[in-house]
Amino acid sequence: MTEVTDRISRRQVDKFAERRAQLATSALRTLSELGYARTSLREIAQNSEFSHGVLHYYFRDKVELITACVRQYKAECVTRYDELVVTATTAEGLRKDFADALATTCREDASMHRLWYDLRNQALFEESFRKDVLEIDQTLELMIWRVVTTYADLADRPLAVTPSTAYGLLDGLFTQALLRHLAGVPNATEDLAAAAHQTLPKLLQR
Amino acid sequence: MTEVTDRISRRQVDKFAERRAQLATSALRTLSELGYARTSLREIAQNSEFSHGVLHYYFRDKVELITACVRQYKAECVTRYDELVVTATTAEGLRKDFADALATTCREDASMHRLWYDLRNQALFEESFRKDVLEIDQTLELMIWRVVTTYADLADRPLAVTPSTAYGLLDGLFTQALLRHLAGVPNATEDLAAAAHQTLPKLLQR
DNA sequence: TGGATGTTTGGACAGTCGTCAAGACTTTCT
DNA sequence: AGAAAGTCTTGACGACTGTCCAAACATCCA
Repeated sequence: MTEVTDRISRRQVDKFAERRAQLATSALRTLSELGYARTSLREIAQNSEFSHGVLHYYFRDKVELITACVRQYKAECVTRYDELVVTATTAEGLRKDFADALATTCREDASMHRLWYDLRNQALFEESFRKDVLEIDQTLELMIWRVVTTYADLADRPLAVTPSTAYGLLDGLFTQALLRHLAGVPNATEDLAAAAHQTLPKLLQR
Repeated sequence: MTEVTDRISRRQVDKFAERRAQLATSALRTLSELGYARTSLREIAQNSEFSHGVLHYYFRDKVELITACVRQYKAECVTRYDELVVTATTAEGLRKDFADALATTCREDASMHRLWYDLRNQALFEESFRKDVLEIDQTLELMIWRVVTTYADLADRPLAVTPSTAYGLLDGLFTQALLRHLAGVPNATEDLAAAAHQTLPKLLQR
C-alpha cells in the first residue's frame, strides 16, 4: 500500500519537477533576451506554451522561479570545460584550447552569460538571491581551478595564485569581452582568446 | 541686448544644469541602494526634496535621467587613483598603496560600485545605455593604465599586457571581492588587497 | 506694480506588474 | 463508469509604473 502510493506520488513529483524544469527553461530563454529588470511573469508565460497563471501553480512567487532558473543554469554550465581537461595532453595544447573555448563561449552563449552576470548583480542588491549565486560562483571557481591545476601539472610548474584569484582574473577578462562583443566591437572574442592565452602562464610560478 | 539675454539665458541654463545635477545625485543615491530594476522615478523623487513631476521637467524620460546619472558618476570616479600615481616614488610603495586603495574603495564605496556594475550590465541588454557605458569603461581602463604604467616605470621593467587586459584582470578581482564583501564573507576586501598586490608584478615582463 | 517667464506641485491617465481564486479540463484510481 | 486528484485557463484585484498636464507658485524684468 505504502509502496503504491509512494510510487504514485514519486511519479507525480517527477512530473511536477519536469514541468518546473520546462518552465524554468522557458524563463531562462526570456530572461536572457530581456534581462532581469525587463522580464515579467506574463512575458515568460507568453514565451512558453502555457498561460501566466500556471507559473503560480509551479512556483510560489517570482523569486522562487528566478531561483529555479539560476539553479538550472548552473547545472548546464559548470562542466563546460571539463572535456578540455580530461583530453588535454600538453600544457600548450590545453592553454590554446581553453583560450579558444572561452572565446567560442563568449561568442555563441553571449545571451546566457549576460543573464548570469545580471543575476549575479541582482545578488548585490537582493539578499534572497545571494545564497544560490554564491554557490554557483563557487562551482564556477572550481571549474576554472580544474583547468588551471591541470595546466600547471602538464607544465610541471607550481601555481602562484589561489583558486579565487585565478577565477577572478579570468572572469574579468570574460566580462569585458562579453560587453565589447555585444556592443559590436570587432575582434572582441579574438582578443579574449589572446588575453586568456597570455594570462594562463602568469598564474604559474616562475 | 543680446549680451544681456545671453547672460540671462546662460544663467538660466546654469541653474537648469545645476538642478539636473542635483536631481541626478539624488537618483544616484537611490539607485545605489535599490539597483536599477527596483528603482522608480517616484522613489527617486521621494529621496530628493522635490515631487515626482519635476523629474520630467528636467529630463525627457527615464533613460535620459539614468544616462545623466551615469555621466555624473563617471566624473567623480575616474580620478580615484590619480593621487596615488603622482605621489608614488617606488614600485613597491605604489604596489602596496594601490592594492590597499582598491580594498578601501571596495569597502567604503560598495553601494556605488554595485550600481556601476548594474548599469554596465544593463548595457548588455539595452542598446541605449551602451555608448555611455563603453565611454566610462574606456576611461576606467585608462585610469588603471596610468597606475600600471607608472608601476612599470618605477620598477624599470616593461609591461607584458595590453591596457584592456590589465583593466579586465583587475576589474575581475574587484567584482569578485565586491560580491563577497556585500555577502558578508569575512576578509573579502583584505583578500582583494592581497590578490591585487600579487597580480601587479605579473603584468610585467620577467 | 504688473505681466511674463520659469519652476514646482499633485493629480490623472493608461498600462503593466505580481498574485490569487473560481472554474474548466485532464488524468488517475477504484 | 464515476469519483477524486491533479493541471491549466481565465479574469480579476490592488498596487505600482512612466508619462503628461493644468494649475499654483516663484522669480524676473519693464
